[in-house]
Amino acid sequence: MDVPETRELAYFVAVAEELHFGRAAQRLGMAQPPLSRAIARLERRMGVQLLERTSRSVNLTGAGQVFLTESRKALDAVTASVRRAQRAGRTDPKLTLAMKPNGDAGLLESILQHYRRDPDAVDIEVIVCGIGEQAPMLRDGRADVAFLTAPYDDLAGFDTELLLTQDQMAVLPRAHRLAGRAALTLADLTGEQLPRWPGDDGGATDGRRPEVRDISQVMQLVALGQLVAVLPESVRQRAWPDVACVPLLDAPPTAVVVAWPERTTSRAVAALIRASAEAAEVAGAGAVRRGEIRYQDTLT
Amino acid sequence: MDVPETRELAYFVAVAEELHFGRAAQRLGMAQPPLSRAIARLERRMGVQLLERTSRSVNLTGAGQVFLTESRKALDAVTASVRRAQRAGRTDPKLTLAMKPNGDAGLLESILQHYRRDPDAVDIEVIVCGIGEQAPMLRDGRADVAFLTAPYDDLAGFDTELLLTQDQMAVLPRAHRLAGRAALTLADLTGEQLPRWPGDDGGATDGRRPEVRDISQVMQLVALGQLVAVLPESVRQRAWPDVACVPLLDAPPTAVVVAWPERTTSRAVAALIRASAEAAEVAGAGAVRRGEIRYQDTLT
DNA sequence: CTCGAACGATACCCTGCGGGTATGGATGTG
DNA sequence: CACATCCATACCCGCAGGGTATCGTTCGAG
Repeated sequence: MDVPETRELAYFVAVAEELHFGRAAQRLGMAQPPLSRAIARLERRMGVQLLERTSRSVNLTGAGQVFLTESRKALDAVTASVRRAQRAGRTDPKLTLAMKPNGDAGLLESILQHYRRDPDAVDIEVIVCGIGEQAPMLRDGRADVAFLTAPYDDLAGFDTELLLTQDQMAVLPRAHRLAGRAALTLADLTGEQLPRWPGDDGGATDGRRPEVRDISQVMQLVALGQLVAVLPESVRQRAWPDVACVPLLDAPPTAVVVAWPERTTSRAVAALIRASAEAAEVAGAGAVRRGEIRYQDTLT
Repeated sequence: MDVPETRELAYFVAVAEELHFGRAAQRLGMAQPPLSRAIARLERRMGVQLLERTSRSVNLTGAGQVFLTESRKALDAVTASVRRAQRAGRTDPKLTLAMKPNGDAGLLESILQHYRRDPDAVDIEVIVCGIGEQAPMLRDGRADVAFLTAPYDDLAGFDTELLLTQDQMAVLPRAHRLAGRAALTLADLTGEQLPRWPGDDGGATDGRRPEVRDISQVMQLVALGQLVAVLPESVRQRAWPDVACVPLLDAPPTAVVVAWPERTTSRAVAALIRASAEAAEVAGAGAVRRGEIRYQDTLT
């Protein structure tokens, strides 16, 4: 079939997310009837039913579900194409690097020093965004490079270079029954209240875990005894007075990686990767260790 | 800016590939003036100049070059979204597997046997395509899974599972000065005429290496003394009478991997990956060895 | 059981965008 | 210098895409 226009994809995504033609139309700034028609036409041309409609409700079919995720990917790719071209067209070439607070694990300064020595280096603009925001920024072209954290961030679609790994620890209220232990395992934490990070849908079964957006929120909630958290060792320095940090023996190590869109052929990006690897090499002799890590299992 | 429509991306790709508005318009089945206008409008909305035009020639700007590769990716993503949704909408669920001739390294039979035992298994349609065609088929959704060969195929954008690795050997005319050696290194082959495979642009400097599309073409050319090739060991069984196969000591091993679009969440695909891994495990005890391999360096 | 509200689909209209033809202007070539 | 080539501009038209009005169905309140 002839490919759908991006407008049609955006329409479908809106409807699929709202599961309501009226609200979706409102969100898109248009009236409901043309939206209904557009979706119907899209389905007819694709030859697949994407939505189950009754006059009371709208639901995604199986095909609609895959088309939703695929459409999001495609729309990201389209907006990214524009952003990256715009970036490349600028007269003052600049790299945009996305990271969350402390997302560089202290390596940024050293990386930039190495970077500036490279002949391919250009100016770097560092954007400090919210936790879990880096990957989307890289996906839709708002950033050229990002520091991501495996296994929390979704690395699909990116090439990455490992910077360092850190073991994780449990962060507990000082009064917690486990706070005095010398070490814990993940099994010890079953049944405890864990936080929900942005991008984490909360799964199906768990009854509304408290949502957190940064480390200090976690510390606050832990200090109040409402939460137990699993965090990288380096957070120990920012632990609050009334919380205890206990090593976790079997938690998978966290990795900080530098990531960039795959198949990138920019010299400026390449130079930054080199600089990152060098900086990590130097730092790697110290407390943190570098090594192999399995980032994630995509399939369910 | 508002996102470009897929039609506009397709227009740009056509012009960027032809570097000629007239021919591009012809290819698109339209007249030249509306095409010119569409591109101009696209540039104006993006706020970036993509093409350098004189009244005699058209050339890509830097931004145009990145927009070309990004647009191709985006268009692939759009068509893939449709294909995958159509696939998911079929009443008889079916997996499409793309491979080149012998691209399974003899494992397919065993993989399918393992697969059929899995409760998530569905019918599998095997498409045997040309060499280098598997990755594009996976990218634009014509296939759900593929057997790819690292480091020849571009694995960017896919998740993969290693099936097996093979050492490579040199394939020479029997009369060649090196044909009698017990072993060779890559250095011994410098200056020799090597074939150009599909997808290989031929680089910049080399003077028109002969283009080949399959193994028998290579064998023919080698037998005629016009070529020297580097191929996986398993091809030895299909060597022609007048060619010699000599082990290469320092050639990187080839890997056969099973690949699928990243972030896939289909149980049917997951089952096939499991089956592949099991089949490879069983076979791995034999002649071929499994191991670590560095697939490719993306950055230049 | 009835009535009204909610919601998607249909009918109908109109504007503007995407495409067509004709032609202009610039530039390299015999 | 005339001509061919090739992209841009001018102008026109049809229809796709969007708007308003309304219908048909379904669910829930009473």
